[in-house]
Amino acid sequence: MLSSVKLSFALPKQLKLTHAEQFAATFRSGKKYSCGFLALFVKPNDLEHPRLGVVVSKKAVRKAVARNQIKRLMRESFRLNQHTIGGFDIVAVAYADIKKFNKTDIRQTLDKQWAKLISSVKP
RNA sequence: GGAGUUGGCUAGACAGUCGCUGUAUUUUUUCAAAUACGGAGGAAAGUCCGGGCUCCAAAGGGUAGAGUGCCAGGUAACCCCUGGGAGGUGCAAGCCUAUGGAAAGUGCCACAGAAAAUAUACCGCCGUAUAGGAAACUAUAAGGUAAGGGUGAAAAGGUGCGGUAAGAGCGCACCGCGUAACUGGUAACAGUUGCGGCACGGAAAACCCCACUCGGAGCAAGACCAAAUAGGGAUCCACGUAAACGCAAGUUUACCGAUGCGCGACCCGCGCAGGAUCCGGGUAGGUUGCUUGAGGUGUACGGUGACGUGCAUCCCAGAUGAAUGAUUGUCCACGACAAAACCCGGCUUAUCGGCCGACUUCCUUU
Repeated sequence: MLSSVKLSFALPKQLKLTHAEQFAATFRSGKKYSCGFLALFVKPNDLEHPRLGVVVSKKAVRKAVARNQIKRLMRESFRLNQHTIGGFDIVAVAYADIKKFNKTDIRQTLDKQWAKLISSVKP
């Protein structure tokens, strides 16, 4: 079908959760996967692509600069792995411990999480 | 050159790849896509002041409350800035100061100390009287003192000389203080001369007095569009009756809610309150407010300066689950503090460094 089209790694708005209800729905009925400094809430959607929401609370990470940094890391990792995931709504929540890790650690952990996620939800 | 003071500027650079966001242009029925050009800070921070803007309120004045507090100027405005004064501090350049009034009134001044403001003077000092004693002196009494001691953050002007029984602004000189005149200055204030013998301790960051300023709330302000659900209003339909027209089917008009529907053959009774359209309010959501502005840059002129005026030129973030990132390579001084959320002017706080200017002082040289 679309195999001839070159895969795009863009991250348009359709691949993001943009409304409070979507977040609430994912939290309510999603499955939770925790690992160290972050938690993923995963819920199947009816679309052919995944959607991501990122939560880094002001309580967990006080400085705005650090907060933005973490969100960008998450989005970047999601962007590069979007084609392997499938139709799921995902909310990633960062904990306060995330401050103890550096950029490359976080990046590697995230990449591993996507792989784990795929293997666990696909029977 | 060393040490220091002070005012500015800057905040890794370049290239490739993959992304985000705004605007413009082109393509496309649309969704979108392509190209080009923009895309965090000096503090964007704290939210401590001042203003714009928006809505609400409002004749004016007063009270209450809050704020400011040497003088002059700057500014849209200010708890800001500039210049000046006064006090403190440093060898100096400089730096610091909630810097009006204590003679309008009320109150306060812990501890210590006799005493903290009306000096009733603790230890003392001094002569006198009486008693004792040969005397030195001792005790007592009524007095004179505030020099000395001690306490305290602070003790009722300070130092010196005279004076005295001992002392004391008691007298004198200088200093301080108060006061009057004159001079300089827009003024704060300063200086000079005369007078007063001292009368006026601190604290206004106790209340207070005086002068000046202040309406309230904020972009989650405000404006527009507006689904679903519930509810409000209007009209019509449905149901009933009457009249008119018509052979009839039916149509039109008027009236009623005492109605209609379900259970039921009907009454009573019980339960329920239909459908459509429109209107207004309004939630989720969306659009707007939203970036051309007390704007930036350059230059000329005025001003000691803050700043002002003229001319030329530029458009320089606008997101909204929230954009400026990731990665690779090269180089170096190896990169701090930290990210817009309506917009400006300040203040305060954080900050690895780098660059430039001015000044002070010490050393060396001449």
